[in-house]
Amino acid sequence: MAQSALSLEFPDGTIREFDAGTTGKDVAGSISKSLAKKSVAIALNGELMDLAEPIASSGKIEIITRTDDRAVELIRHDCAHVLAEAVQAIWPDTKVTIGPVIENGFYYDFDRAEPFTPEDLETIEKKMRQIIARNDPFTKQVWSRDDAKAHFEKMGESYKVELIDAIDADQNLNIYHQGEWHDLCLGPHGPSTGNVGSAFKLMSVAGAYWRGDSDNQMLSRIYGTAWADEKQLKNYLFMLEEAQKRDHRKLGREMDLFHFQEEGPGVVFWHAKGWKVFQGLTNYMRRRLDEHGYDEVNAPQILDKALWQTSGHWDWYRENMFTTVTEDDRQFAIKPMNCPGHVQIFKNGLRSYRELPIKMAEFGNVHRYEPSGALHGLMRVRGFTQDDAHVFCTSEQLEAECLRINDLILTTYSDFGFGDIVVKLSTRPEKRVGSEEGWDRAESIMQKVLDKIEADSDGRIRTEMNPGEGAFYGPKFEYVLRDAIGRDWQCGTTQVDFALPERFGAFYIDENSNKVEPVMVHRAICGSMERFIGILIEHFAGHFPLWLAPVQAVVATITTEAEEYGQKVVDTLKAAGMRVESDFRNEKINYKVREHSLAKVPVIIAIGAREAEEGTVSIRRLGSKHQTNMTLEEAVASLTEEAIAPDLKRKRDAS
RNA sequence: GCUGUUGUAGCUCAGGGGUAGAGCACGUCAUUGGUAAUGACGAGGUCGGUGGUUCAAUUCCACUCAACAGCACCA
Repeated sequence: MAQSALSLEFPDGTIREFDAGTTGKDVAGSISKSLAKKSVAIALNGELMDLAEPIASSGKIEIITRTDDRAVELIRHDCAHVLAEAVQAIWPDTKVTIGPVIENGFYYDFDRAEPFTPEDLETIEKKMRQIIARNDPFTKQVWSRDDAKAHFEKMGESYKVELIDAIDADQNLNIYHQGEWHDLCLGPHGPSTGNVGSAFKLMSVAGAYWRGDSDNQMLSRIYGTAWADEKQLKNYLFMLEEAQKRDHRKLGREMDLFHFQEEGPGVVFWHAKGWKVFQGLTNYMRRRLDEHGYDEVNAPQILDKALWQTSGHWDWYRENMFTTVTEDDRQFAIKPMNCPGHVQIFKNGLRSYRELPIKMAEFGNVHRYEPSGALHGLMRVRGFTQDDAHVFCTSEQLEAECLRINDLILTTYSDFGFGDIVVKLSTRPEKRVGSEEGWDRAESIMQKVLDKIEADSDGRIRTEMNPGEGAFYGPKFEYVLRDAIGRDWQCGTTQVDFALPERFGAFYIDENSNKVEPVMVHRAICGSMERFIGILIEHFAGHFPLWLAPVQAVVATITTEAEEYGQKVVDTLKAAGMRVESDFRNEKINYKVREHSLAKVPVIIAIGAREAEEGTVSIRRLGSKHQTNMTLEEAVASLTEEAIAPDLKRKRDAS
């Protein structure tokens, strides 16, 4: 151990010397008494450390107070320990496992014969508040691995023993104490249980597998949220309420877009209005595909088992496939993916290198037998439509094609108002087909493309690696977008496939008359049209932009006298290409406005005697309490302009 | 698939061993009313499904299906 003095650099640039063995608390105290009181931890070279820990090396130091963004991590971690103590105080035979910090809070997994009930949460919270009020300091002891193991064995904490077993033999372990209670823990922690404060709440109980493995025992997990102050907690709870309000399943019902029912778990009944949105989205995508040189095809839903054996799906994906046996004992599978079908189209006839790249697109209706617990509204279904395409190209063309696809994906997302994108590269999984050389080649090209995507984005696109998460036939890019309330959704994907063309014996004739295997790139932009619409519903909270809205305007009469003119308004708007409905019912205008506002119709056009006489319309926009009056001609002009899809607008403005 | 919870009218929900109730929505009539609910009357379910216990079950029990939350899986 170095006995020399510590040299610590403060955020303002000043450097000061301290004796060896100085703790964070000492450093804070050397600045001011009040800082020593307010501090909860320090960060040494950016890494959080306990206040009471002797500072081991020189470096950049920051004193972390409760208001620091990083302090909330400690609060959550402290809170998880307080939760664990509370649970063991109430139910002493409960075993503890782990309790990490997560986004917005923390959880702790327990092994207990009886599951926790929502009422239990209240009891636990009460106990937690007592522990916090006790304000015991968190003190760290370093134990040898053997001592720790023996200790937890004696206590019967078998999960802790298992955790210790997984730690390197020569490593010492931290034991954090709070009063009588203690836990094996990496740390760091705040100064005392009082540091948790009062801005926390236990949220829910759920089952979770020990160590995240479905072969392991199911534990009882308690989720909690914790914040630096009450205001932050309140904001967070408010956000959750907001998210609930825009739940696409709720809006789908209220807006009459789609429904599900018991007989069809995971398959969508699209209602007329929902289908309009679906078609609006499909039409948009068709135009974009056309722009980018794709040809749309359509391959069969049901194909012989033999084909799926060749593709490898029968071996790797069978548990997810719907299969059927006919009277004559032939076994078929409903397609879970479109690629084998597209390879058949590629193979039909002899292909020349002159034709490449061939870009084959399909709005492919696929079915996958997803685990029942995975189903979630439109976000996870068993029958869905992929905006799928396969690019058959030479390996020389691969990089350029990936970049071209990237361009199409990013412009599509921005047309829907998604700007915050992460591109992840997933590499070879354990369960895979194809040679190691093939994987090496594919991954190195993908890595190069990924770097280029990031470099060309002016820092707008973030990139990440996802080791072992690739498809069984090749590495892939995953495009993750962030919606209006900050949730992430994986939508687009670009997957390089060196395996499938080989399996099906697909080839083209190169310039030397040789047979050459093409590279196949699978790609999707929306991923699933169903899911993408679900995301759009939540992103827009049901307030679709005019070009996507299933009903763009409702013409509502105030009195029956205005009906004739109202019909003229409807006809005029329809003739101009608008999706308009009329509401000439014998109801008050207030009633009509309320009803169509709840149905999230973007434009309500009220027609009374005055408008009929003047040839005007009174327009009320969704979300606004005001009306604007204008002539019918003006209304048609401004609404049709607004209703132009972004890609068409772009094309028009470019010419 | 796993753990837990739920399943009563189109929707939101109350009730409870002796064959069900509210509000909204729906229908009829009256009302012609300027921007988020006009009034009156009426119709509507057999309490997710199957089996069991019981004189009797929608209510208790078992199984099953579906949904919800989380986990695992994933577009």
